[in-house]
Amino acid sequence: MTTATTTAAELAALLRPSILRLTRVIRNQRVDLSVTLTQLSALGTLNTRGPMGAGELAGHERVQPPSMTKILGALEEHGLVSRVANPNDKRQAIIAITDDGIALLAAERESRNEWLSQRLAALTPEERAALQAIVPVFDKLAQL
Amino acid sequence: MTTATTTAAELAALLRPSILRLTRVIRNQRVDLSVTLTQLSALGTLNTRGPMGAGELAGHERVQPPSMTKILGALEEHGLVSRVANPNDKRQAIIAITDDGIALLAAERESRNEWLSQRLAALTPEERAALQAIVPVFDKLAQL
DNA sequence: TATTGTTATACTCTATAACTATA
DNA sequence: TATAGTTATAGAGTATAACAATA
Repeated sequence: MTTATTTAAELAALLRPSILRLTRVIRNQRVDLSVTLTQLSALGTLNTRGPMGAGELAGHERVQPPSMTKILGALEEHGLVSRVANPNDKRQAIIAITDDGIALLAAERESRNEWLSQRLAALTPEERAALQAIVPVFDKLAQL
Repeated sequence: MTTATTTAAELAALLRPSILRLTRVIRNQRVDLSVTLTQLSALGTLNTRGPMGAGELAGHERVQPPSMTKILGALEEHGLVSRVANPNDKRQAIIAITDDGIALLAAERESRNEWLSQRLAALTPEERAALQAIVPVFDKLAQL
């Protein structure tokens, strides 16, 4: 048991580089070059949480609104999302994933996730369980 | 127990956006604007693993050699690392952390990690234990 | 006036390709 | 020729500041 001896500061110092390096490796696994990891993440959120405004989506993805403008522009260009004018508020358009977007997400699970899935499959059941358990903790940490 | 029902592909699809969002949040917590998160990570590796060549450090950090050139240029400019010519191989310089670099890392643990440390301190002991357990799993995953 | 989103701009991060110097 | 590293270039990722349109 080394748990008790690790302070929050020490854990932070360990965790940050570790996450940084893994993110680099994941980002480089680009099978389909048409959609970037950042765009894919936003698309996935639209799929999971349903249609919403650009600002709300930016909040979920933890990016600033101008960044989301750029992400959505790329997704719309590829026909993966559509904007429907909100009749109640003309400033806002409601953004929804399209059928093509849904199809792309499904294809991603088979092709683009392949690398990570293979790595995950090579882990022990305990390690996979640890990864699964970490997702809600990360989401809690990312809550500003 | 939902562990058994989650496939590797589903776990991958959950994990990637989660890591991505947390990285965004961490990256934005820049108290000391002189050194970036990327540079700090490389500096920490030099501190932990000792002096080494640029290529080897790039391998540890999972970046390509040209990226490391840039990172090291910034660190050297701030006097945080020094290069000593390798007498056995004039192509290579051995890079080591300086006293200033060590001091900066120490200061970081108190100031720049503060945000993350506070978040970590707000977690339950179980959640912190989960984070600590995840570091080696991430490192294993990042092994190409 | 406050809010939603965009445009303009700039900096960080990172890669690939081409190159230099040494082995 | 092979290796270690750098330079040149470019694209992805993201932010802040300023703006436009609407509420």
